[in-house]
Amino acid sequence: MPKSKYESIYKDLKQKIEAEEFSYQELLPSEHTLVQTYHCSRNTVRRAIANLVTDGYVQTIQGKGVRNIFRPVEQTSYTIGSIESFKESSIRNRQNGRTEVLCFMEITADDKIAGKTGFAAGTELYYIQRLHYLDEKPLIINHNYFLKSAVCGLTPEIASGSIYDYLEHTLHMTIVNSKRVVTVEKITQIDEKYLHMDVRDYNCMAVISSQTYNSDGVMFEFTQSRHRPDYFRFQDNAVRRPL
Amino acid sequence: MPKSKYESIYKDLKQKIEAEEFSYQELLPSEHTLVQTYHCSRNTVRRAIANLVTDGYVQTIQGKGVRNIFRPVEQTSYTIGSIESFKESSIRNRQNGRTEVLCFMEITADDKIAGKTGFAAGTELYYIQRLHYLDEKPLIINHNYFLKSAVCGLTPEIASGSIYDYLEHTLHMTIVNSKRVVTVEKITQIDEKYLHMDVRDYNCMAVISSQTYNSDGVMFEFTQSRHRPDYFRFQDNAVRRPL
DNA sequence: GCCGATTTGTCCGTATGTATC
DNA sequence: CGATACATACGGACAAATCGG
Repeated sequence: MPKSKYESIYKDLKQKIEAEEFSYQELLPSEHTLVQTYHCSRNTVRRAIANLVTDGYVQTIQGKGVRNIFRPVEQTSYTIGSIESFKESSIRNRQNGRTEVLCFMEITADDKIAGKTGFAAGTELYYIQRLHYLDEKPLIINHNYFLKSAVCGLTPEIASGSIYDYLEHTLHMTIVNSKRVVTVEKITQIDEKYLHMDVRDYNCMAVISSQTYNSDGVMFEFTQSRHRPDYFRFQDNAVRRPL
Repeated sequence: MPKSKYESIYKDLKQKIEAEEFSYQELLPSEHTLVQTYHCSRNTVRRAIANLVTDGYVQTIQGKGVRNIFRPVEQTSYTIGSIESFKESSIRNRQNGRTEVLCFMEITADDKIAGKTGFAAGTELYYIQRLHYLDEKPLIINHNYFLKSAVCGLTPEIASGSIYDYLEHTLHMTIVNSKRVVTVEKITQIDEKYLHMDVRDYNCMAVISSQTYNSDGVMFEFTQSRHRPDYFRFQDNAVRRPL
């Protein structure tokens, strides 16, 4: 399955940068050179570079070149970056993940749930509570709300593995984007119980609330992800746009 | 000062979406139509649309069109999004901002500071502690480290206003991107004192650590921003890329 | 199921502007 | 000043997905 040309150039450059073939602050080969290297048009290499810019890997400087600003991160705690399933991030964080389903039910959104999740009242949903372990330590509690009409056939068995795997590979759904909000909230009794936490130690949780859309443009998921604060790390690269 | 053509199209569409001229889930005019509306090439409108996609305002669907997925947010707490100064975000959040400089000094980075900030050891820096008030309530403590060679002429007077204003309009520096990490950390005595917090209430802080680069590709700032958890909200839109 | 019209996605070549050195 | 490098913009070609007849 050959992806698009700019994607493969993007990946190739990304991999070279991660392998530190360019030192920090070094200039990459010029666009003109890359055009010859990859046998493509200038637009195509520019597109690949644009993706590296949004990743925070490089910076383009007009008149000078493209500068490498990538720095390898020390993975002390569980790092969250782009959209990925718990399974994917555990692998990326080089740790053993395991998931326990605490609750699996079908519900209809009432006004309260509608206000919280963004689904319309009356919508049929799956509500799932899951506990995620990393190296046998319970770190995250997820409260998932899935649109039943978009995610039909979900079972507790699937939920104990990777739901995204099922969505992408069995239902052939394409996940496109996710609007996320990070907040800090008081710890609940459920958090305390399942994550073995002591309020005298931490009395807060890091919470990621997200609304996720598929390629049909429908929001099919709302999730509240509650993380142990001592293992939480959320990464981001912001690009300044002109006023 | 007319910016580029795609920028003005982007802004125009963005403003129309925010003004809810398109309802949620409605399709925008086709690229072909927009080309005629704005008298430009297809690439140019596509570029404007691409920016709206990264903002999470719209979703493009091949064969169908561009769907509006923007939803106005309820501004209950202080929301952080793209790169902006405290002054800018206070205005956006429609509140009165005020800044108090707690500490202003020139230092040389030792190994400990170098490890924390990412500046090389031996680098000359400004270290500034600032307290940010919103509507006369102290909400944020900032620990700024600025590269002295890039940010010369900084004074406590400037720091009590907007440092970014000074950098952009007086030094004519262009801020490009910012690598940020959100974590949750234990409250310190400084936090407790200046933010009038009670550990029996919240014993944690929301912390944003950021490394910011200018258009020369040099990292000129490291900042640790400590927020009262009950007024903290960090927004993000993530776009899923093919594996 | 097929076909054609519409719409977005990818890619190319070229021209011109602007910043750096 | 000229050479190099990135930024913007245009126009065209073809592919891929969607939808209606």
